[in-house]
Amino acid sequence: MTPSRSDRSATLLEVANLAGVSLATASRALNGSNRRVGDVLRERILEAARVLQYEPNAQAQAVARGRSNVVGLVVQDIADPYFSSIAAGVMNAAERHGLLVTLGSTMRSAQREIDYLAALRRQRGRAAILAGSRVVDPATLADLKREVAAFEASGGQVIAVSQNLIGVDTIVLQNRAGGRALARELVALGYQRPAVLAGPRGLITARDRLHGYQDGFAEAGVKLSPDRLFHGPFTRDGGYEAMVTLISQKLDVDCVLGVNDVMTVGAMAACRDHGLALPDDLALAGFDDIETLRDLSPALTTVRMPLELIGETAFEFVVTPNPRDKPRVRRVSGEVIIRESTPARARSILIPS
Amino acid sequence: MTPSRSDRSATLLEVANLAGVSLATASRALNGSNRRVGDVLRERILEAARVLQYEPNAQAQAVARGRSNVVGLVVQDIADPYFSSIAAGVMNAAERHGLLVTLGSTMRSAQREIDYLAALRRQRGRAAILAGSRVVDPATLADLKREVAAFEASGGQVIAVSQNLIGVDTIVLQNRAGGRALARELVALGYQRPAVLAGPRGLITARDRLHGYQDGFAEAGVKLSPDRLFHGPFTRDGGYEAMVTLISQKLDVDCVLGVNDVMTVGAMAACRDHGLALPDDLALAGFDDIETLRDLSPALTTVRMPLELIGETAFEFVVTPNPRDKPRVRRVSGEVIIRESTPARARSILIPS
DNA sequence: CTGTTAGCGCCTTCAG
DNA sequence: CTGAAGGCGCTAACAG
Repeated sequence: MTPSRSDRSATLLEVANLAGVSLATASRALNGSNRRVGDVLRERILEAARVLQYEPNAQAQAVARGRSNVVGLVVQDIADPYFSSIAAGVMNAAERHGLLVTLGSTMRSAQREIDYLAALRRQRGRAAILAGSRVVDPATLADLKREVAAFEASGGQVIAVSQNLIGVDTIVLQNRAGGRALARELVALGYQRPAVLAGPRGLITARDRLHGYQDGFAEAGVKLSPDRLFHGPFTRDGGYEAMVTLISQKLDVDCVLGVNDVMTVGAMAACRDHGLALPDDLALAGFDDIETLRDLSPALTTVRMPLELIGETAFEFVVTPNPRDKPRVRRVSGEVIIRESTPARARSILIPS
Repeated sequence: MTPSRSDRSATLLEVANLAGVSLATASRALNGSNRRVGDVLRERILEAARVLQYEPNAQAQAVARGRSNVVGLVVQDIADPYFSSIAAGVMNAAERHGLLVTLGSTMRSAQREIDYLAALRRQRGRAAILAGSRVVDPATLADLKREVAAFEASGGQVIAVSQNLIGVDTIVLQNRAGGRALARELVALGYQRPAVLAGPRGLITARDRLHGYQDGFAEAGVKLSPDRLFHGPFTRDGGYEAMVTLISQKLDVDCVLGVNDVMTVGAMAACRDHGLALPDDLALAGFDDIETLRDLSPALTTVRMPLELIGETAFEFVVTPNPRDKPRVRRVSGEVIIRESTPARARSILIPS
């Protein structure tokens, strides 16, 4: 290789000089504008750019143009398949539109979400996609709203995935409706004594799904008393621990619903470790339909959320101008998938006294 | 909220004016330099910045300073838990060092990897981490090398995860050694008639693991003939299909080794669909020890690769200057984990004829 | 310690 | 269709 001038790439001016044209002409030829350039010159310029391996400096372009081409995606934990699936959808759409995505993984810290949004504001990012559930704590919600406002004031767009709480374009996941549908299906299959691994108290997604379960069971006339709710982290280990607690209480339970698949998998492990045969001794259901978990045995009954599609849809908001000035809302609902983990039970006929 | 001047954020000059100081002083006070600013003025400046919700324009800083703070991470598929775990490690380290990470998901297209590297060069990214296996095709490898050279010439650093093929700092995964160790363990457990779900022919990671299996079995005196290798995509469905083919050939097989966990999970599903009882009828082993798959039943024997650590280590190369001018290499090895999917077998005593 | 003044690389009127 | 010139927001000598 020819020893190129170290540590810096060719500049537009160098290209222009090599091609024997002015800076402006080179700019027009290389980095589109609505102006045209004569064929002869353009060829010369393109050739010069090729020779010098010229790539426009996107940062400088952004400074001159006043806006950048980066979109930020903020998730809670990129290693969690829920978020990595959403991320995959976002990446697909971004690729199609030629935009760059910068990733933030907050590890479930609301403060980090805010910090990351500020970092994105420094980058003058054109949009930020906030995936992952809001937290109920009003103080942090207010902080978030403040940073969101600043980000928007700086010319950026904010898109939320989950709940419509901060007044921005939102993909609303119909968690409660999905939970309700699942509960009703389980009752239809003959289950009468449910318990729930309810996740963290402060997490709205978890709360909504729980409320959905409660709705569904109530409507079907099945009791789900508060002592049958087991709170804990929204993770595999959280599910394991919650299940251990549940088992230790020796409640009369015929099915356990996790508020997500990952927790439910932890619960399955706990059941096995305690000698419970699945699904004979106990039925289990999750929420999300995580792809990596579809080959579990017994296969998990769950509520399928179209995660990749959700990511793509969120991104579409970035590239679709909002005609009205009101935030847009798109609702996405889940679909109950009955699998082996919740076989039909002989229904105990309860005779009213 | 006060209606801020629409669509743009405060500028350093505005902060300086509000504080009644010069541009340079404001710059020094807000965006560290080695120079100091008097306490009185600094307080005034900080206050002005707070009032205006000032965030420095990182793009402009990058242009002025000549280098940016973004690091690119290129993976094959962010939805694949293998890559999302590596990404999690990268994100952790990046967070600690205050750098931004932009993500590229190539969907296993070598061309997209090159395109993404070019995009990163436009951003004047300080480094690019190329996770995921190289492909054996020499033409695309040459293209990649060319873009890597251009990226480095532009002042960026390239780090590869997997194989040391393009002459850059590399985290080398000891896939072959891991495969060899797994094969030997299986023989020690009594397995004598292996088959392999070998993944794509062109993928070096898959090939190395396969070679490791072959080494290990050969050393232990167990034959693994070519008709016992089943190629196909590196995915869950690829594993399923390969397993179906294997079953249809009615070979005499006592254990099947996938070249990664995800494929092996597909194989487990295929076994169940064909009425094979696991692990009694057949033993199965994978590679990677994907966290989300640790609760499968039967639990999968595999080679644990420390994926998050790998991501963090790759990132450490970004922030650790290289003293010598030779590319650095750090080897990471896997650890065989024996679980239920490969129980010890009564060893058939073969009497040499 | 503070202010003045060139740039950084590029875009975009404004003249020709 | 082409070129000259000013400006984007910020940093970094260079003077006081």
